Amino acid sequence: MNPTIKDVAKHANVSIATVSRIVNGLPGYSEETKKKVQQSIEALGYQPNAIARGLINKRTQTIGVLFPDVSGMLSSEVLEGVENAAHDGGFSVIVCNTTSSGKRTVKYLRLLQEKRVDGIIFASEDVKEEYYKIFQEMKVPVVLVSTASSKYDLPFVRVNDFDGAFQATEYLIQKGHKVIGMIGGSDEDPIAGVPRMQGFQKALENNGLSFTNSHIKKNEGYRFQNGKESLPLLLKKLPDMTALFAASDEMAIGAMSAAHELGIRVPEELSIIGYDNLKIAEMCYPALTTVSQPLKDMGQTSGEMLVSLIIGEQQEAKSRYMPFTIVERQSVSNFRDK
Amino acid sequence: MNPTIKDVAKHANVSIATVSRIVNGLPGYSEETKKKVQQSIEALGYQPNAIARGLINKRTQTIGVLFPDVSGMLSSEVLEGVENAAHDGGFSVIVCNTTSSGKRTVKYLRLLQEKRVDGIIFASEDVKEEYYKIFQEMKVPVVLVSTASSKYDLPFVRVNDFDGAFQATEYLIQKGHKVIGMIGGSDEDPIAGVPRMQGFQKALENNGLSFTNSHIKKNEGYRFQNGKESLPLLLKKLPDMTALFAASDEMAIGAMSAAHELGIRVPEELSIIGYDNLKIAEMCYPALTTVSQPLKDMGQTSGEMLVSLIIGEQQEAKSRYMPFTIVERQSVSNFRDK
DNA sequence: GCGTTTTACGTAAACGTTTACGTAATTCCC
DNA sequence: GGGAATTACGTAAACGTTTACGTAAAACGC
Repeated sequence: MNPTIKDVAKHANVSIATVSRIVNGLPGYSEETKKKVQQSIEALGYQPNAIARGLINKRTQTIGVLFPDVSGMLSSEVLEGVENAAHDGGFSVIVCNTTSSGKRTVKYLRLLQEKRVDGIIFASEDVKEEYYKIFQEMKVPVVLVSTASSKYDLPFVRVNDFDGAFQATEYLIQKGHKVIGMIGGSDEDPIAGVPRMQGFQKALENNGLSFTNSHIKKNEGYRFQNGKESLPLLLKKLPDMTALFAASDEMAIGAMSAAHELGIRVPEELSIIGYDNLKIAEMCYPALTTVSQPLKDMGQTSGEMLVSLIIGEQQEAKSRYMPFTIVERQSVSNFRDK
Repeated sequence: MNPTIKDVAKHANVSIATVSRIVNGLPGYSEETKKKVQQSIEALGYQPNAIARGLINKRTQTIGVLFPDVSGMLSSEVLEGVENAAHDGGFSVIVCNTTSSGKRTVKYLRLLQEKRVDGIIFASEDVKEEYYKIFQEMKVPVVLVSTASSKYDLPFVRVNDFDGAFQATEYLIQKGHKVIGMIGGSDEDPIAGVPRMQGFQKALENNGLSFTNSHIKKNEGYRFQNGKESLPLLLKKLPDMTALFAASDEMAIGAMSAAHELGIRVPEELSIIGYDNLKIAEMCYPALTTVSQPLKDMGQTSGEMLVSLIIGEQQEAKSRYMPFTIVERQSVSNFRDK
């Protein structure tokens, strides 16, 4: 259907080897034949077949990216970075939406294996043994983004969640707050759950502030609804709370929404700091002060890391902790005794 | 490296043809050899090579999706739907972030052509002649989502923007509003720009309300900042405006933010209706009343349409207008004379 | 001007499948 | 029980490339 290298060769009266060499910029032909062949390519509209290339080169110039939730705002930004880096490195990216399901994840990994992708980016989830085994079978580089693995030695790109939570809490303390609550994740979540709660606790303790179980409302998810439902519950246990650290922006905004409904003014009566710095953080009112994860950058960096592992620039990738910053907007105020 | 069909054949003492038949569920072997071969497959951990398959079948089981902005909230939701449909149909999806650049778009199309994708989904942008030529060269089905083309005959999946805008405006009118402004897109945008402004105008005229150029503030983009900057300008020209239709949720929320800063209460003093029903629409405060586009559904539908075109279930796809609804939240109130 | 190196190609194998075709053995029909 | 139809395979070509190897001609060195 499409013209092949053979058609070009015939049209230009040379061998397919010569055409191949010219197409790939290898040496071994005169300037004259090069022109002739290029004209034939132009005339026939020849496009090399990446499939055939892949078969012989054992390189598909394609990577796979697995997200628990492609349409999540966190994933989308990371994806943009990954795609950008991949494209710059000459790779295409296949997206996989695992919906946090182990079965689906395995199915996708098998698919990526059959498709012979050259590498994998695994985002925002814990690496189960099952997954790791497939990684090993596949013998392609893998880099984790926005997650890490304690059990397995896989390079990651992420921010230090403990530090982020610690700093966020310190920030509230510096603003004069004494009674600070947290809307957190789950004890079962080693990525965004535990470390953020530990960072929070540590900051309180370091500053001689009280910390009890009542200071944290845990949640299974990190969504708007989780935050919205958590605020009233947290306020019940911690009525004189003046500041709140939420383990995600969505939860922070959910809490903000609940506060509005309860007639609690933000930040005058309740200061709120989030975590992530999603696009919505600057769109809500009051604009959300939050711990900024450089999501697009993280995607970009993990993408670059992966391609450099694939093309063999480096043998072992060095994991990277990305810098976070606290971006100050309007949801946190100084605490003043009334 | 990985075991091939040959290894399996040798291990099971049969020919590669037999292995192939068994793997693909074709007839032509005894129950006995089937078991034997399956054991060999298991023992060696054989995975068929999709690249080699693609070469001979001329099918890669892969589609390409082009977005102007992958990380946009609109794109992400559409992408989720597309990915879901594709996966159900046995296809993988390669994402491409065109950043609305013609050059990049062409580069991506060429890449998808070389990679021999089986079909293309083209989202949210106008189809330029250049693109259409490549579509034709590629000889693969294309479906448009969240866009359409007047010049070229390509199947699309979208909502009727004129109607959506018309209904949104009617809704405000039913609420008793007489002076209604709009924050719109650009006259150069035939997709989301012109029809939404026309729908707005038509609704006003149908109801005997005044419409002038001052009723619409046009914008190059549809982002938060566009909305935020537009509100003051619009208010200057239309000081007694009591309701506002924004051509996107982001702009609506931008306007809401500006209103907060100007001390204008929403919805008591200014009602706002958006367009899209992004996830943020229910997260802002007050929650945004908006025209809901079934984004995920649109993605899903376009994905299904594309696979059915690829596998030849249908020859010609019928374009589909998806139903929109107005989801009522808290940003619109009844107008009461003061 | 003769041997040696270099240049400019062409030939053919290889990548891992699918599948048309061939063939021997089995089953079937009467 | 003998010919026809069926079953259960195997052989080899094909898909569109890349690339190792071979070779004739040209260029070079002295």
